[in-house]
Amino acid sequence: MRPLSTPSQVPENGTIPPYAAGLNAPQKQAVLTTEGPVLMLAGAGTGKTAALTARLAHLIATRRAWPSEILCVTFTNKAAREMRNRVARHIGDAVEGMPWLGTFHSIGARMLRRHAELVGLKSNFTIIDTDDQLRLLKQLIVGNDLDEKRWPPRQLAGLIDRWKNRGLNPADLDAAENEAYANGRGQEFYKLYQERLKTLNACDFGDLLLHVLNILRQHRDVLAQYQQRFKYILVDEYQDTNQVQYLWLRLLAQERKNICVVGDDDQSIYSWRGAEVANILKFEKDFPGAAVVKLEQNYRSTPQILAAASGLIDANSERIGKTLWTELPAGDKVRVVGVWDGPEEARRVGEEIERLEREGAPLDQVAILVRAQYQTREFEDRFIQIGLNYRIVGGFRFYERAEIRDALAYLRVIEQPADDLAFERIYNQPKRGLGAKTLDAMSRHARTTQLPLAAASLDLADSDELPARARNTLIGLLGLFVHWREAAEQETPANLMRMVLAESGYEDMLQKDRSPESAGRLENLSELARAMEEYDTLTDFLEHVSLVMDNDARDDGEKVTIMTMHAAKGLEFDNVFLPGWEEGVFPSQRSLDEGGLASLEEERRLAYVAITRARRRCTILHAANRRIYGQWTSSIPSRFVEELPEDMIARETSMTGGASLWRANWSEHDDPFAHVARDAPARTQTRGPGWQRAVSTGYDATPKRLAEPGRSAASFAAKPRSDIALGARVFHDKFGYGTVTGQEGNKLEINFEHAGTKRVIDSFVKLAD
DNA sequence: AAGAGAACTGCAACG
DNA sequence: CAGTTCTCTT
Repeated sequence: MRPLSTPSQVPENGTIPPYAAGLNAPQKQAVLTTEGPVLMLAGAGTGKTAALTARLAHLIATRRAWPSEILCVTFTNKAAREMRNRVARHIGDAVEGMPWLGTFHSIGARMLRRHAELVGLKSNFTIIDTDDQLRLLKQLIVGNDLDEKRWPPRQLAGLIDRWKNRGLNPADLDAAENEAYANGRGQEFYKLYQERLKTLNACDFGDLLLHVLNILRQHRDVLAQYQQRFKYILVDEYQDTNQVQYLWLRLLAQERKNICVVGDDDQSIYSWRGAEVANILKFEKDFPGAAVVKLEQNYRSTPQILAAASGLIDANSERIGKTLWTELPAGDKVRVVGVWDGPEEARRVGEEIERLEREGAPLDQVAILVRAQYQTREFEDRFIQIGLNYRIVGGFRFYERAEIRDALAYLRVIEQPADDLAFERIYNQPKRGLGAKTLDAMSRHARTTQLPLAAASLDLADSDELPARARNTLIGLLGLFVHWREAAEQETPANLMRMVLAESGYEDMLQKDRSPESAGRLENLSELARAMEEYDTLTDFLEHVSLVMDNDARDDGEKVTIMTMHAAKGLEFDNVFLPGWEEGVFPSQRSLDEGGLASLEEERRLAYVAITRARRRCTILHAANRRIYGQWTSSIPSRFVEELPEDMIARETSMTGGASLWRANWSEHDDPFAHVARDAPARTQTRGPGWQRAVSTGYDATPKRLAEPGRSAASFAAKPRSDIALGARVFHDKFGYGTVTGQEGNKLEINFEHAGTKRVIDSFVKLAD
């Protein structure tokens, strides 16, 4: 590891450019070492964003590169947004010219739109989300006679995700990978999925990176073009990069080697998402001669908080090793509070927050960071009771709400009639009386004609194959789409959206719905329309929504923040509460059961991240009893509590707090042990996922599908339709025997013996002889 | 086709 | 416990 600088790179004269003012020595180093690879190890709260943005400003201000010649990647939109704002503060509007500052995915999408045809897509491809992905996989699984119980779509989605994260295409899978799904059909299904996406002119999030990697690998000219363009590359949170991102960056940086990565191995908490700490650990091998800058001065937390966090992370073995220090004055010790049970924990935190409030602490400087989403519940209940303003971050993102996704599906179909997934989502939403049967007929016809679902439906509705009611409904719906598509030419996207919501009956449906959520849904939809005002074209908006739109906007007043530790990374608060530090909760049971030391160490890094969010005060809590998934469990304090340096913490417990506490418990809640006694025996008998799964797969082995009467339309389609001429006698499954009296494209007019004259689709009949 | 009740199943979450 | 999916019914 080459320590720091070559002297020539430090400014010779005394003039300090404004963007470098206030930076410490290592930060300046990170800013001024522009040429060659740079590894910036930035501990929590050490001002890495300041250094990064100053570096960007420096590159631009000194004319080393135009804004458009710098590639700057982050993981989240939030980080990208912040970076953009802060660079703008340094260099003003020039930042507008930074098209390549963004998340891995948005930059991937940008590149892919330019070169889509190289991977068999059109540049207006759709980006599907997890929901669509699962539905698509389910179709493939069911359509290929696999039991979706035994081989859940989720599992396949997980595998495909992991493969893509590792840069593996279907052809790259080895036997073991292939074996991982449906007894050696992993590769087959991965391939089917990719083919299906291609015909839908769509890709998933993983493809945004994998496709681009494939393009860079296979087309030297394209690679060269980007290597040429990107004079400097900056990567934030490098410890979170996965294999694809790593390979992608390595290719792009190969030529000029002006790559600066920033990260902290101690804050690597996303290995389950495919992130590889190894990437940051091996940076110096990948880029020999890399300058290594360590940012170790912390500007955020008190010495006590810092020491507690450092002491804890010391227990980890695989570290590069940094020693954080601070010049901030001493503060309170980290408090560790033991309580009786979950409700008391929430009560305790609530009281503490009310006290802070009385002392004048702003509520938006208070956060409760939990290990898992389910823990938020207890606090929510309590805070509602005592009337404390709170907000829960995470969980559902705005565009993941059903009503938003429905609305977007309408727009997607308008924008791209071939978007089958979108059409399938809304053809009967609001309820129009089109059900599984109609869908079945539509998709069969789509398959035989190779048409998109919506087009096939139109074709189908032009015949008598469907019952009159379904047929008319379908014609009406498709007519609406034609009308909207015309309207889209003139109307703004926002107006179009309002039009669609009104005319589709979607709004009516919600207005008639008397359930408590429906008002909120309508609210969300008008919010959506409002958000669309900023966009000139539907295309722009849809891209934005799938890649950029996130939740964390709304700053409506002072509120306590409740969120997961993962979501808190990169944030800071004066007062932080960390509840649930018990074995099995944190570290989580799963990390203890599987994953061994590596996953325990990741939990410890998470603890480190959590503690270092606190600026002034940090309170850790653990309860002796907790209800998890409706079951009371007694628990022991987390091992992480024991690992905190004793002289940095102050312990409190309410457990021996005398009769008053017990009374409080009894008066407000049932005896927790009563549940244990009541629940335990029943559970041990009924529960047993493994056993149940074994049973269910046992008798499901005989597929019901084979017994189904109707043969698939595909078997008819194989026959050439040139065999049918006027006067031919044919048989139709529904209408029986008849004589062909007219032919127009794939439609036949047939005079049936019992059903009269009907228009039917030729693939639905066979010749009678 | 749609609504009601039964059965199942849970980590974290970026885009 | 709770949210979701599945199955059964009308």
